[in-house]
Amino acid sequence: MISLSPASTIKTAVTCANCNLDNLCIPKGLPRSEVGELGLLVSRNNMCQKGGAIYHAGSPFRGIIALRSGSVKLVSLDSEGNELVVDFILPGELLGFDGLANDRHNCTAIALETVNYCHLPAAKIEILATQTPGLSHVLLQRSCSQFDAQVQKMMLHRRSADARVACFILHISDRLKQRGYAEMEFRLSMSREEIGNYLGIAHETVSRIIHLFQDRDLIEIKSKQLKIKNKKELFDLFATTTPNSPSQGT
Amino acid sequence: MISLSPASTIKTAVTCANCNLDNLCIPKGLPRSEVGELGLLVSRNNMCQKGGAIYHAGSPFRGIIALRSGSVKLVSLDSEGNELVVDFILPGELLGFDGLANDRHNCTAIALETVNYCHLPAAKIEILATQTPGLSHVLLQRSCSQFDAQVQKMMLHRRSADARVACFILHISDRLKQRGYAEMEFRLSMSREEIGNYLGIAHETVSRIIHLFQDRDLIEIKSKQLKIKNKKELFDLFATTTPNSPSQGT
DNA sequence: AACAATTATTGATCCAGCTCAAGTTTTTTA
DNA sequence: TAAAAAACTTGAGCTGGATCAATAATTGTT
Repeated sequence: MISLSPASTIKTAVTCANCNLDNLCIPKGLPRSEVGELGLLVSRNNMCQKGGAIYHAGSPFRGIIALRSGSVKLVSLDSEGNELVVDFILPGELLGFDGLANDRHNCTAIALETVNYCHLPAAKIEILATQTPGLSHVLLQRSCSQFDAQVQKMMLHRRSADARVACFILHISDRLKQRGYAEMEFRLSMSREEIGNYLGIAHETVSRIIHLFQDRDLIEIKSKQLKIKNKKELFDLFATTTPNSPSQGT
Repeated sequence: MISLSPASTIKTAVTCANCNLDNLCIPKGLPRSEVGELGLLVSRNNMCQKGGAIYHAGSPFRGIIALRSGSVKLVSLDSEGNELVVDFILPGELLGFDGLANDRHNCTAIALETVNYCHLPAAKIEILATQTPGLSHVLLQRSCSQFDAQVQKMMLHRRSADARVACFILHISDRLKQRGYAEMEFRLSMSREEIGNYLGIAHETVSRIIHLFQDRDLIEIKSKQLKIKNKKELFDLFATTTPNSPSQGT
């Protein structure tokens, strides 16, 4: 528990308007004028320990979450209690949309390491929508982006295990880059098991492929620390036509 | 081309307020008072022939579509031009959300038979959102439902081919029922190829499983005409624990 | 620092479903 | 209504990746 620096009493407290994630988080695409208003309603500096849940599947929708630091896995449970890793959320990204459809979460959000997050309460969203019409649109866009991401994931499921792992590495790299982190060297905060679950392959296969990539000098892996050594070839591998014959449709 | 009954000149023209799909389409969950307003902005009675595209991937987002009759497949194309069937849309359901994230469609919507649809123009959505705050929320809910549906689809990808086909049949049945159609006997408007593509299995496998189900007296199939004879057993098949060992997580 | 628990690696075997192939039926077009 | 095209069925063999198994490396705990 961090009990230092009570942000609320400091004059230059972080708000949406001056947050370093302001053009990635909710405000991205939101008119400057509306960011201030948003800032007043967001609850900041919430914490969750590694392994803890930010929200549980089945619990009522409490609002949209913006990750400030740390990463999260979004999991769904089937009838037998098997976990499906739906997505990984990185700092600066939003989560919670799985609760909007029927005011109850379909997924559980679990911290992969200690996370710090902001929280836009559900009750305020609709109220806010009237005053700041841009917000509705931004939220709608974000929620649709989630859909798009899932479509991309489906596309990936037609490719070989190699291609999936290559794509996964490149995708994480890309997202980190966008958020100002190193794109060629980073820590995978999720386990092989979680990666495999997410990609739809066995964790043994993930391990094998990661080491195959290392043998081919495409990456360097030491436990969870990853270094990309040949981005182009990784990309080629991902783009290579491994699946069934290319059927040209009209 | 149907040139009879110019609806606009008939006094009792169909609007959202008196449409027979009113509690399935956009108005579902929308306050009665706002339905009237919506009705004024929707373009009705648009047609698209079998095989035609309602919109193309890459084209600018023009609005949300509500299917009145006929069904549609939503496809995405990978870099090599291979088709991925993302979803099937049935009468009374909405489509177009794949265009909201960045004002350009990510998917192509193709009519599986002649379709009739309503169209809520993009330009009007944001304007309308200010006047009828409920609309934003409804749209947000719908778009998130799409996300949920994709998560369900991902779950399905961990199951055996049999379970996927069983689930597919039950899912279509359920959606048709909700819309007032017969739930135990209906026409599959999509080809085996499209079903297989959607489910991530070869079309030969779809065919084999459908006939296996018929041999077991679970269904009766004649070309595209399907009759469910044993819903319970189909459901059990879908719910049966085929995948990897049940790991109980904390 | 030593122990325990979790997570990762690596090998060997096996099978669900893919691919290829060759008819058959249904649908479309002329 | 017949011919052509498209969609569907059914068989046979092959393989990518799952599963099982046994060790090794991390990570967390006392």
